[in-house]
Amino acid sequence: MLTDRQLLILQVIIDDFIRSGQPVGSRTLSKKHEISLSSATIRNEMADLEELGYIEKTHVSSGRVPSEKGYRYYVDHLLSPQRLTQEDIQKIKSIFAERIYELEKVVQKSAQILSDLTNYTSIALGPAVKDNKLKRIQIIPLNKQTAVAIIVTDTGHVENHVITIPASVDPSDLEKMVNILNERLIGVPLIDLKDKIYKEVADVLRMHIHNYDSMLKTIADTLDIPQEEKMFFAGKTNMLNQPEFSDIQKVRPLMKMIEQEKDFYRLLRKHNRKGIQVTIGRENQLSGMENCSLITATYSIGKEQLGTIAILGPTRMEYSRVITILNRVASDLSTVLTKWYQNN
Amino acid sequence: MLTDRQLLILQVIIDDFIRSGQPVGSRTLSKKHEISLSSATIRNEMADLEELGYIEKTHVSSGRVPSEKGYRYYVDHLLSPQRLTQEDIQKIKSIFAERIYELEKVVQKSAQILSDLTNYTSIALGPAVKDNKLKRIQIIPLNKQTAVAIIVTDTGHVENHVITIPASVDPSDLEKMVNILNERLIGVPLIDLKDKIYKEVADVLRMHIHNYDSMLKTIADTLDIPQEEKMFFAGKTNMLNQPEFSDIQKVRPLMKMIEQEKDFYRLLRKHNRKGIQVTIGRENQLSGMENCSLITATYSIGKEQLGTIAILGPTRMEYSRVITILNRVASDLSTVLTKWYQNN
DNA sequence: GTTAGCACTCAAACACCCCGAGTGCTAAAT
DNA sequence: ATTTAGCACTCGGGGTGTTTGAGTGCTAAC
Repeated sequence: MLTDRQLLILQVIIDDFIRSGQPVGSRTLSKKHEISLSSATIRNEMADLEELGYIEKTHVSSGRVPSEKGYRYYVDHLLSPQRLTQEDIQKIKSIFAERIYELEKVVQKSAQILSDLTNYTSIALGPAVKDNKLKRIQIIPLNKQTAVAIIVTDTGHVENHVITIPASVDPSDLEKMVNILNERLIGVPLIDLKDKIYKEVADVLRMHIHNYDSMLKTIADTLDIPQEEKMFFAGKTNMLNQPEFSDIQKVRPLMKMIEQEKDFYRLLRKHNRKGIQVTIGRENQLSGMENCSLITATYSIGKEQLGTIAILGPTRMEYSRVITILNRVASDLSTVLTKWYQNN
Repeated sequence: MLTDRQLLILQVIIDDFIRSGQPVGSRTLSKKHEISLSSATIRNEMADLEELGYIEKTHVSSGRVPSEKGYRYYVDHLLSPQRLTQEDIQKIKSIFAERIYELEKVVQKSAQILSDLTNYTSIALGPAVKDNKLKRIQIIPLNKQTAVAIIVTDTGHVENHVITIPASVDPSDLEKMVNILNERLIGVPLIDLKDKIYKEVADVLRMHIHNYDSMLKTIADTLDIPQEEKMFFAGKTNMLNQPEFSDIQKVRPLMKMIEQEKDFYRLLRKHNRKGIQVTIGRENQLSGMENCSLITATYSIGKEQLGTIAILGPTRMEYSRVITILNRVASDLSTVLTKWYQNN
């Protein structure tokens, strides 16, 4: 177990390192007013902390730098609470300022504001479309062979798809079919649509529609909505401003990952616990992210958890501030979205 | 005027520099089999080329490097024609392989393939939605206060918008209004919609609909489609692989620009001449792009020019290859799109 | 238990030198 | 009149050596 003095020293080392990015030496620490010990004493304590694995040296005679274990302890036990400035709060409020009622746009705006506030990269995982419920199917012919199929969900989300219509299908049948689909499928979660069509609607269609089978697959494909939640990034290049990434060799794999996005999708899916979740460096188990930390929070409508907002930064990230901000944004987001969308 | 020999030397210098990225010296040149002159003679010629502004030295005793004027001359007069490999052609064909009938997706895929083929950043400017013609307006109520307004165009493009419905508006009136709008507005280019509503449809609405004025603005706003064409990027981080950008200081402003996208929108709008257009370094008049060149081509449906595809690379770009590829993609794109969309 | 003092280490900055690739110029060769 | 060989010169880059300063660990005294 760490003594109070060791905790104090550990905390001050990490705070200082997060601020300066430079290894922290014993003399620097002894001059801080929170600490009234000689540098020699501090050196002894630091040697112990190093032996316990909380801090490291970059070379034999350098100051100390937090290890991943050190950051982990810091995040779990040593965070000094932060207060947001009036300005910060104002910015967060601005997410909801223009009355954008489109859920995805609000989420996207949140990502934007988060990266503005923190100068890190921010990622927001939108609500899963597959859980939305069908509000309306519409098929609008463009010409003889093609039409646009449109699906509207109860949250106002719209999916659309250009389809080709077999020549054998009669336009009036098409209309009839759309009516049947709407009658039978409204209120069904999108993810269940395909199933339901084959199991319940196919029979009805067969009774009323000529050539129904040539259409069935087209329709079913149309309703095969992308399973993945939309992801919004903001401040993708902010990592380039971090001094630890001033070497282009080190950023390249990371930027590649950020550009491709898919790794982060998996990562965020794993971060689905309610509340703040922090993973540090190699805890992320991704080779480009050894020197990065990811902090996530979830937002919800009522009790139903909708999505995740996240900040990606260097392990030397301002954990306190970021956590405070994420908490605030997530809770405001949940409150507002609940108000807007709760009683459909 | 340049002599043939000077042209040869200029061409070989630029070809070599594009390949190697290293300043080219007289001895290197004299060893090339295209050139059978002593290094001393070449030095004299190079001194002249430098005086004329086509090449530069990086320092007093360095080899020569093409100047912007040199690249300009090279692009305008010295390009050696390239042949695409079977593999390249295959990749280009793959743009149209899955029968995606959505125009925007094809354009996006083109950008993807272009950056794959060249290892540079690629940008595609989609067709302007504002010129599409209205096919159908649909308003689908979500609950008492909100509804989704959907606009479908003749190209199968779908725009949607969540709107709030004033409490004073009757649902049946809403339906009636949508019918009127569809009757009057189908076939109208999106950009003229707003005008037309106020000038021609407003009167009709007043006659048939209660509280029509409280809806009019909502509707008009809905139809106020984003004027800007969609832009698709691919290979945003490819610039990081170019040796001339190995210094992070130099990439940062460029990456910022690429992330924000809007500067490129303006740039591409300017590049709207039919055929290949090349701007080199400071010709782009953007401070992050001193060391970049932009090559663009346009694609069309029939005679109607639709959009632009572009490659962004270092000034030391493989102009020949990129131009050949862009030409090919633009022409294939035009051919296929014309086939698919010509006779609606 | 704490501190002062000392010997020691290492990275970073700097000076220095040398090498090689390049130049321009001049005089001789073609 | 060109072309070329030869030579003196320049400069960047890489290597080496030195100094400086910020750090450490250890020991002995407080």
